[in-house]
Amino acid sequence: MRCAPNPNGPWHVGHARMPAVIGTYRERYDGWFCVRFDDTDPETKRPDMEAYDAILEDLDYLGFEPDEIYRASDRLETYYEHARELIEMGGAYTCSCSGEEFSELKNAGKPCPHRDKDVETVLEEFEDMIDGEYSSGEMVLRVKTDIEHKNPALRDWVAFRMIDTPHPRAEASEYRCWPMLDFQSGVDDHLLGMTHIIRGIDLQDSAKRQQFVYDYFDWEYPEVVHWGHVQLDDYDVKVSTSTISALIEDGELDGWDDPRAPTLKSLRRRGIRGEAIVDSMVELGTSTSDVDLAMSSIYSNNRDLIDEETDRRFFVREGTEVPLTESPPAEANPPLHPNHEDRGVREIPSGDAVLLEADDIPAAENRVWLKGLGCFEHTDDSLAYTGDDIDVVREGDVDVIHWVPAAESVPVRLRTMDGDVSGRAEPGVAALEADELVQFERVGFARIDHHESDGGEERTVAYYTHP
RNA sequence: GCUCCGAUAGUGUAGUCCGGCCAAUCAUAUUGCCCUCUCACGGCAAUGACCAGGGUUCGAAUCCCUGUCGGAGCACCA
Repeated sequence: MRCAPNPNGPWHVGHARMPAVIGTYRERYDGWFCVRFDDTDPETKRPDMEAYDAILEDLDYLGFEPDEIYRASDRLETYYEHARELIEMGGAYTCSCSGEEFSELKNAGKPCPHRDKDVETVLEEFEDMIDGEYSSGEMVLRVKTDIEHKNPALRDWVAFRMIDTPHPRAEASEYRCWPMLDFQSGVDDHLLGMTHIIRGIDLQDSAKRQQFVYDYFDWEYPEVVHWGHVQLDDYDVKVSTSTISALIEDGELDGWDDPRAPTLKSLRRRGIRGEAIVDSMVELGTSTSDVDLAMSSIYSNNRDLIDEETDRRFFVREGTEVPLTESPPAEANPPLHPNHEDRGVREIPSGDAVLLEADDIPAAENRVWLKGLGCFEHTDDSLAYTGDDIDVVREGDVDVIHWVPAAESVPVRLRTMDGDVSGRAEPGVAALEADELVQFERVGFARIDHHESDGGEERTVAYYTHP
């Protein structure tokens, strides 16, 4: 099987579907899969030189290593060879009709005057195409199919055309005569031994087009499955490389890993495992209709992977300072993980005042349990310690909330899909290493991205993963 | 205009080929309860779907027709 990306940018989430499915099938059926960059249009689908590696990185993030990597732009001579053979069999002809002219004839089911040229002339003109004797638009090589075929999409399609713009890869920059996807991909799929092809519904007619070439060569066409497009809920940004690219260009997004971008780099930075994405993609199946992938499905799969190993911490968003009175304990020691007491406890000093989230501040005279610290009653704009008897919580009339000390907490900027959130976290967070995952209790999971200096004070930047 | 394809709960999916075991599977979501010093994890329960109309048949989610809705191609893009 193959994954045949157009290297025009890093991958968005939808791109994960192909490697997820074929990578899973490879493991399940002891198969083989390659990545083949179908980079045969140096102009309108001009390859982005950085995208080749970016895509391979994304693939690695998902947890797959291709058995082989090809670039179509390295294989032009192979395509030329096959074109020559096809011409000799009378299966293709050079054509100098303009696009409009040919389109009219085609729609009327009429052949163009070039269709009956003799093989020698076609061969000569094709060599001239290869030698760059024509410029863009002057000459194409068409596959002779059935000019009266009831589906106009299949009639004498273009196999090679001239492109004046040099290919960005130095190795391919001298070529001017480029194959179209249906020819290139059709030939490669056979040559590289594909047994199964999965592709989008936009390529529904490809197999039918390529079948004509396969018939000329007497090849057997691989099994083919078409699937629809994937859209994601929870995102304002369309899942489209060009859309995302434009938003980055305009400064609407900070980059391919902006948490608001539906890209693999973004999910990775948020601390979502590639495996969770793969699991969700495989669950989507391969139906031909368009599907909506619920982000909650990815989140659920990710929680399965990270919950047990992720330590807990406190983080208070936009905290309100409340003084503590009546001598509460000086330090709280909640466990790093409730299901794994052996990992130890955190050391959180309480100090004279704590920060709480506005919604958590109890009404006057009401009690609240500061997790790890004890029970407090809201009196006179402060929280008065009333004891450490956990039974008040068990009885159900006191809520347990998270908190941080006003003095010894550390500033955190949490980057989320809905923008940045400022707050403060318990002291231990400053010592966490980049890339570590935490669960901010009652807030959600987050990935520590880096620590930065903000006017003399150290600040931690984290990316929100999911609830 | 021509040519393809599709339609099962909020989302995804099983079942459709070879009609009965489907008053429809599983996951996720939502809600409630239990567990819990988290609104995490875990356990239990509830909610919720065969696009519409005809036809064939003893019997249709499954076969046929029509319609509706949605998607795709008809590029010298991939």
